[in-house]
Amino acid sequence: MEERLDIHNSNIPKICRSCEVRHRGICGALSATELLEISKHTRQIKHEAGVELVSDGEPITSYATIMQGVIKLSKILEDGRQQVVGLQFAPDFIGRLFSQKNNLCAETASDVQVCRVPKKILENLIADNSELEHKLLEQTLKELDEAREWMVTLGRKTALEKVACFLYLIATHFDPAYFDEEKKQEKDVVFDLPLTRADIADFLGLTVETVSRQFTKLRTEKIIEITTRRHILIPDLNILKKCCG
Amino acid sequence: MEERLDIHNSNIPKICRSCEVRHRGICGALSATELLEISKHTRQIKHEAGVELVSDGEPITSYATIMQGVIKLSKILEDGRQQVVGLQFAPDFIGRLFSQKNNLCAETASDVQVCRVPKKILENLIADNSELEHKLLEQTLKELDEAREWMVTLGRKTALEKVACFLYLIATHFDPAYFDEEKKQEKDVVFDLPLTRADIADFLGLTVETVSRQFTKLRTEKIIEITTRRHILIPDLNILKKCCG
DNA sequence: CGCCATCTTGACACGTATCAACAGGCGTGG
DNA sequence: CCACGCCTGTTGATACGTGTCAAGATGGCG
Repeated sequence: MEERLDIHNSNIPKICRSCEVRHRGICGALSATELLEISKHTRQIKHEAGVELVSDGEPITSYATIMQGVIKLSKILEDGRQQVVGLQFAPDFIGRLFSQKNNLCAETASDVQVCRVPKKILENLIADNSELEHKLLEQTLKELDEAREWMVTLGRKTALEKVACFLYLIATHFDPAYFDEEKKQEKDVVFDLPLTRADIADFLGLTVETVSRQFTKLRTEKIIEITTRRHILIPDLNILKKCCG
Repeated sequence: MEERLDIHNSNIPKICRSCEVRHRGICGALSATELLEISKHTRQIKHEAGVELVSDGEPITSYATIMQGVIKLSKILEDGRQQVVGLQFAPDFIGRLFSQKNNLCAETASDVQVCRVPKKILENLIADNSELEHKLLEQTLKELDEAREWMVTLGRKTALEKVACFLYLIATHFDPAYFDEEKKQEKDVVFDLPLTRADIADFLGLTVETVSRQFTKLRTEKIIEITTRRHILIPDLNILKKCCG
């Protein structure tokens, strides 16, 4: 693989230069030339919370990278029961590769900014660039790990443990500070929940009422503080972690 | 990609010629030359049911392809709660790619035959052969789809629906006849369960007692017949499917 | 034949779902 | 500016499904 040429910023397309996740997402596998080529076809789009980006069963026309925000992936049974099967954060890749149609539904959970690329364009690029395919394999493996980890939570944990797991998940994924340094100690963790209670319930395989009760229980036990409904403060992440079972 | 040369069987390593899953598994991406090279390092091994092939937390030294049988992937919490997070059939690939250690436990559910290859050997081959990496990406995507499908079952289905889903899964994966033709009609489906009731319970996030009760319920409703404990007959797969929720 | 693991069945307990009422926040419109 | 309705979230009473504990039944195997 040749030199990435990132030092010469002039070689990087203007639209990509302002992208904060360019190196961490799949575009990190692209050379300046490839970036230039692909950037002719990409569109950066902002969506507000609650927008359905892809629908279950619909044909796939494009893929995307999350630049900012949280996207929830869910499946719905005919009778209306819903299960959230994944949460994706920047700089995750969105879309079922190499498939004609979606087998799940993707909805913005918060305000979101994505960078869309047409299906064929990306697939052609993958065929030519094995580093890109490798990066996509790595992300897919990571998602599989996460899905299996969550299966344990869904199948074997109590309602309280599920809610604690969820808060722990959000706390460690949402605050950028907790990515780099493993020293996630000392100071309070504060964040806004990107999901409604209903979404959380669908993620945990519970009802809203049960989720609400577990929030209350965690609050009365001083493990979390709830300022407004969505705003959460966690005094000690390790104590919360112990609740995860 | 050059001609595969499969017509000249003499070019295929002896050990691979008798392998029934060679074309369907990852080896289908290998040329005769590559097969010859890799076959110097592979070992075909038979294991009986109940053997732990890889342990959670242990270093990975090799990958494998399932030639025959069923392998269950599971995770265990400190307090002993267990969740089966996947079932793998021939010709699935076994092992967490590109990771130093396992994050789950793999155990033979039935008698199993696998073809092992040292970690480094396969990883070098992947680096040189993008078709191989593509095939592994496809399998990983398939596993991710299955994991997410199962999350719906774990999170949102009743005990009866879970057991019906499980039986449907086994029925459609175990009988080779139901792979090729989508016309899975007319005749009875018969098979031996590759898992104990305890394994099934761990797969479904239930207890053995509940699993047993749902089996009884399905039997009294004539949806399944249980000859011996493990031997199952399904008169009409579509009726069973309707029980899956 | 008898032991042992596996599976089934029953009685009861407990956790979560369900149904219902209510509180708080927020935008709309008078 | 306040009244109103709506949406989200909380809390309570009760119902129901699944877990737990215990006892038996079944089948494999020495």
